[in-house]
Amino acid sequence: MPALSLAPRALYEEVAELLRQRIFARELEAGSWIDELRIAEALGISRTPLREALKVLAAEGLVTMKVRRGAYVTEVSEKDLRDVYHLLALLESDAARVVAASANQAQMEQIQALQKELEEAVAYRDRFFAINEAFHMFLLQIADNRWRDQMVADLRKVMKLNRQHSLLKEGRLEQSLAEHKEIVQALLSRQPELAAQKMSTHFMNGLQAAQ
Amino acid sequence: MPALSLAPRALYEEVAELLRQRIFARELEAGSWIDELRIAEALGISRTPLREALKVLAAEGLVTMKVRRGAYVTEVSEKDLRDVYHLLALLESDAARVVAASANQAQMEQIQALQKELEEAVAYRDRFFAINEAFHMFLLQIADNRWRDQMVADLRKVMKLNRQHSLLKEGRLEQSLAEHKEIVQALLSRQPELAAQKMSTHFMNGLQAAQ
DNA sequence: ATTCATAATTATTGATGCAAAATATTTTAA
DNA sequence: TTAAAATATTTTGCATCAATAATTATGAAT
Repeated sequence: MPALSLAPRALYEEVAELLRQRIFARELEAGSWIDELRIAEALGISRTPLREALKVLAAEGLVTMKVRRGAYVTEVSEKDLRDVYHLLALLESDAARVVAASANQAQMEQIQALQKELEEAVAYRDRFFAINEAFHMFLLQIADNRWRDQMVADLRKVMKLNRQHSLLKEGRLEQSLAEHKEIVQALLSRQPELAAQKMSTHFMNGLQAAQ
Repeated sequence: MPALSLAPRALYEEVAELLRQRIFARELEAGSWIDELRIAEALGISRTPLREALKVLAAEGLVTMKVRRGAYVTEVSEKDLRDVYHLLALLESDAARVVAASANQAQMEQIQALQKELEEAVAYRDRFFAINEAFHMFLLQIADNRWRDQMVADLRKVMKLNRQHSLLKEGRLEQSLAEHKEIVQALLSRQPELAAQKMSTHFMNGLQAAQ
């Protein structure tokens, strides 16, 4: 009995994604032990793909493996959160620098379009979330460095582990939008250093709101 | 029959380390398919820990998993190499910035001691390799960001995938030593931006020598 | 009553087996 | 002779089974 839809992805990937969701949703609490047997039974799968999924999540930093003691949901301390934001600021501001210097006209127009969409979504939190993510991902895509993409993706997952996500704070959405506007301006006017600086500030403010 | 020494580490970690060595040693060629059955048999282990090890290596970027087609040794293109060096420059120069600003006196003296060791090891390539690595790792340790440590470690593994390691080039060892001297000077005189810039240059020159 | 040792239970880790999917090979038809 | 289809082989991916290690509980001794 296939408890999960048989997608083109392998089962362990499917399971990894499901566990991510559960971790982000706090159904699996930070620091808590992950009961392989119980979860495998609940999902109607064997422990083999589950274990492979846990190895993937461990590499992403979402869970921590302890020898002969199984997997635990990673606890993110205040310092961890600062460190992660610091790195995101570093990597994404560098990406912004590259984009300001090298994006073509069509890409610049796409950036502008995304910015407009973001402005219109400011009243709908979930939609704002999605477009915000799309904006950052699009910049990374233009900057074209698959190793950075992977690192940023992993760091963003850890960032999401934090209970109070910055965009949930009162007024942060509007502030974030204003910062995006400045970033986009710097990008469109092709000022690499300014774009990098604005992006860095964007993350530092996000950190402030998150803790 | 345990074909491998039973270390405190789990078998899959042991296997992952062994595969890393084989990949770095070109015994497993870039782009080639990794034969699970053959390797498991050769090591005298089952496929289960081997498959878990491959998942770990995939997360590190050393191997690439293709659905229903198994694991392949990652091919590192010229662009990949540039991208990886770019990120290492970014991350380690940031670490240098932090160190210049925040290292204590004892740590500064340790840096100086490592620099002296490096100078004395310039005639012995392998020893130079080791101390060079120790120097960079020590800076990261002082900068104290475990997420960056993980990322740098992974990137360095990918860097090692490249056939012509920069330090193997004629004269690069001496040039590297000179650059280290400048980095250390900037660190000891507590000039964060200069230290970051010198570190960045160090990696850019390393890239030049590597390709 | 408390502590140490031993036994029992529980959970992780590794091995084996089986089914599905993909690739390679062979055969047949045009 | 070549191309397409069918078959056979190889290999991945998942499940089940066995063994090892660790923790907890129980009992005895001081």
